[in-house]
Amino acid sequence: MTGNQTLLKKLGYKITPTRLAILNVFDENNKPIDASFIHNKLKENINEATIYRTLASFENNGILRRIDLRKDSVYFELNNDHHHHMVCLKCGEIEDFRENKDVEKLLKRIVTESKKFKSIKEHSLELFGCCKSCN
Amino acid sequence: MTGNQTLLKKLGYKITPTRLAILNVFDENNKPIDASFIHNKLKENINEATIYRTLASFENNGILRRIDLRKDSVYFELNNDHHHHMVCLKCGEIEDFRENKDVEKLLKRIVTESKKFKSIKEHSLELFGCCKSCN
DNA sequence: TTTTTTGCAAAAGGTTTGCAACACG
DNA sequence: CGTGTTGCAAACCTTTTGCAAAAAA
Repeated sequence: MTGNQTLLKKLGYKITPTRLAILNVFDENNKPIDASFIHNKLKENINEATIYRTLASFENNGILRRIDLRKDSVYFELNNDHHHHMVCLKCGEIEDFRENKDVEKLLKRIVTESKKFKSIKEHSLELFGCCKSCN
Repeated sequence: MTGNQTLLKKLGYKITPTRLAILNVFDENNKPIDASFIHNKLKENINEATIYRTLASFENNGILRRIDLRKDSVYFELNNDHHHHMVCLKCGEIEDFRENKDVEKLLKRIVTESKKFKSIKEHSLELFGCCKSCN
């Protein structure tokens, strides 16, 4: 039983070729991925509606995390290595970075001091700018 | 000449009722706003295509900043008071917060240490969680 | 008068949904 | 075999675009 099969089983999913194929796309491409990227990789085999349904479900179960890249479609990454992204507004180049403890502390303090909120489940932190190859 | 008129003129815009009306919606509603919100407020008077065109243009000129709230439409706020948001994943409640100097420092360091990027123009930092009114 | 700006209508693009057929366990 | 999953096709919704009419400077 592969890691992904175990993962699916643990979460109560039935193990299907479709789900394994989608997880494979994430395993093999270490970057934010949207539905059409997956569809291109798996073309004849998987229906787009199924991809959208699977992505939404995986997000709800914490397998995937949503990444806001200010593009027209929604991107996801595996949720097993917490990091964020710099995005070039001109060419779309992406570089990962990890936040430090100061940010963690800030987030905790924000919740503690908040009048309206009691808990934070996740957060976005993406930087938009210009890469060294663009002007 | 009102403040918004001065603002438009300074940026080379022609001063039109449409643009002033849209800026007014932002002035009068201190929160992230999307195209349909503006359309509802100004219904008979302004065409939706014009709203989208105006929002995009104002974003490019730095009048508005884009806010990623993980909803189906794009939200904007006036770009004159830098802050971020907590969003309740259940009811959509929003609370503002301001980041501290540690975050600023982190962002500067990220760019300095980056192999691929030379500058950052803006960033997202939104927290998603649960407000005190929801379970 | 010249150049923007706007409205209209149509199209595009991403995403969702209902339903019937299928397949995992 | 029963329930969860998938494919298909259509619908939905937000956003974009081309073009002609209107308006700002």
